[in-house]
Amino acid sequence: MVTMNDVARAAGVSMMTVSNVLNDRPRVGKETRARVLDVVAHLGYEINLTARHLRAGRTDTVAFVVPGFQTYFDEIADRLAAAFGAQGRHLVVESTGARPENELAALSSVRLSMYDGVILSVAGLTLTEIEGVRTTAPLVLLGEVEVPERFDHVMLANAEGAALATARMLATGSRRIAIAGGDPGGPHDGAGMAAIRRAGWVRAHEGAGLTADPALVAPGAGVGPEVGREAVRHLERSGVDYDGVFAVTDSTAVGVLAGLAEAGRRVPQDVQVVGFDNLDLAEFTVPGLTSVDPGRDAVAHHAARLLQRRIDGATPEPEHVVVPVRLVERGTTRAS
Amino acid sequence: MVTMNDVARAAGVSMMTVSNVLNDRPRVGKETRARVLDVVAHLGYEINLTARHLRAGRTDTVAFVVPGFQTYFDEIADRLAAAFGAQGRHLVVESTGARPENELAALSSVRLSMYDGVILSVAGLTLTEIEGVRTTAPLVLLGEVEVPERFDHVMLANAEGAALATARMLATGSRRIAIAGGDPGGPHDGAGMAAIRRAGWVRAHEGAGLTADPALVAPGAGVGPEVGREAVRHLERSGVDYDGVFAVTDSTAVGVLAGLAEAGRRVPQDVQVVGFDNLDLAEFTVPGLTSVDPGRDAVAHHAARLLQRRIDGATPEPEHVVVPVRLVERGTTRAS
DNA sequence: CTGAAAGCGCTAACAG
DNA sequence: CTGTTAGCGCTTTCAG
Repeated sequence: MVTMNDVARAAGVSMMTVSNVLNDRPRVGKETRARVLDVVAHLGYEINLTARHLRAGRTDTVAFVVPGFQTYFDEIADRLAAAFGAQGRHLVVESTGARPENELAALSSVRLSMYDGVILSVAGLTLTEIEGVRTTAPLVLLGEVEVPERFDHVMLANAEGAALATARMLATGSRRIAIAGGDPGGPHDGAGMAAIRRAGWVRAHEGAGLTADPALVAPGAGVGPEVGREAVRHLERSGVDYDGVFAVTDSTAVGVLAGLAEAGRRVPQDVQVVGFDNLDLAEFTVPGLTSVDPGRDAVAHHAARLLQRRIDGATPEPEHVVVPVRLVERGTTRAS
Repeated sequence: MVTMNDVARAAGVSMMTVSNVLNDRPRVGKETRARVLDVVAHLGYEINLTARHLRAGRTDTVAFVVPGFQTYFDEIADRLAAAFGAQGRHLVVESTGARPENELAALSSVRLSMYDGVILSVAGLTLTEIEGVRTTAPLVLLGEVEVPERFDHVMLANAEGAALATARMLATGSRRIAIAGGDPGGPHDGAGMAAIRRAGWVRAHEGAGLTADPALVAPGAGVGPEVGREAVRHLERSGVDYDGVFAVTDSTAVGVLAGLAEAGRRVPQDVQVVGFDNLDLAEFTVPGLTSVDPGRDAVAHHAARLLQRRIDGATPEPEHVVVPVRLVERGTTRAS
């Protein structure tokens, strides 16, 4: 490995001069600079970032830790990358594989010191587990679960969104609205998030003077398409009457649509469907998926802003941002 | 910030002992160990990875650099994370935003020194641009473009897959098979990959004694769903006759299905459709998407293996792996 | 079983 | 405009 020292020696200058050249600092003579660059190219020198990081005390890199690399997070990640890129910082994405122990590891430990800051998307941790975390590193939590007061936190208006979705279907004639995805079968399969969204589903019924029927909560842990399809299959098998489905995520909704097609139910004539996330994909399902838009731009914006102020060294009051949602209407709901 | 020195002082031992305790090295007394751990907990000490990295000369972290965080790459990333995790290494994912200059930056420069190795998914770079790269860091290239001999490279059997897809539709009666996605309108929008797949489309026609009609190459750069939908809209507007569509990626295919629904074409009765990638999503479109499966497990396996041997310090002959593909038949093609 | 010294590669601060 | 000094926080020698 060729070091800065090697370059300095070969160019007949001091290391400092090499450093100054490489960092585009002004006070270096033209010829010296040229000679140094020449030697750099010749020797194939590449700066050792690790050393620079140690010296500088920062890495100019922030991490976005997600439960998995799948959809929804990718659309947040792109926005975060843009936000941090604009500040001259790099974004890296790490996955916990949805394993709570990895989420904890991302929090409590060591790896924080590799980054100037971390945005952790909490999926599997409980409040108590997070309580135990003692870290002073810049950290912002993302996600639809309760977190301790002392952390910065960005979450969605989950219950409101779910209520919005449900109310929309009630308004256009559905009376038996099932809910698919995130059943608390497994502890870390979006169960926390789904519970809040289920509360919104209940609330919307109440708001309309109706009662949500527990028989319409389809079983199945997780929030992927397979859960949505299984939910519909379950409804069909059980013979229960239903004329609407609220899917706790768009990903689930895609499976719901597949299941309904399989069962020969027409959407939206026989069954209306609403998802949550408004993924790019929602525009391309057949029919287009009506979905709750979580304001990803706002989520990314707030996460980046909150992390930034911690990195800047401030120790402000923790902020808990709830990003408002809105309903985007497409073809899986009937005209109102 | 509390350092190892602080811990040592507070525990009345040397730094070395603290280090030994923290690294679970054997030759430390039971009581000493307990005392040290106690102080560590008390002071909230966390090891500084940057310093360890500098000292150790490695970071136990590898990077997967992708054009964007979207689908397909996420499904590779999950597999890579598993493969490297099993070796006690971390995987981080970085996005270039599909900008060639960022791909180059990922290659040539600095950032390589942050990682023990890099897997770069090449999307926008030309052969000449890659030729210019001089790096000795462990590096594996992924992607459907030509790369210099001297790099390890994993790619798919693109032309074969495209031919397979096309031949399948020809075998079940399609005679006018359009191709959607990756038109060389923009230089860095999957154009290289699409060109190879288009060659497979041509070859399949020849194999059947037919000629691919250039009028059936739908315009539109990129490989996302919007391109697929626009492709169908273009075909419809142009009034050209078609009874099959090969979409260069599944993502494109999703848009094609949306476009066909919009145009009132029945799939697969009026128009057959085949995609490429066999995304998890392919099972959940309506109807289910017939798709070329690129053997993602194999891709991830080879990429990890090739990188591993470079990290291990070997300088073996560069390997160029072509991963075989197979066709997964679902509802967008007719029974054969 | 524990400690002291040396240095990984770089840069901030200060001289010259 | 260029060089010297010192040290970021840790771990690998090698002594005790």
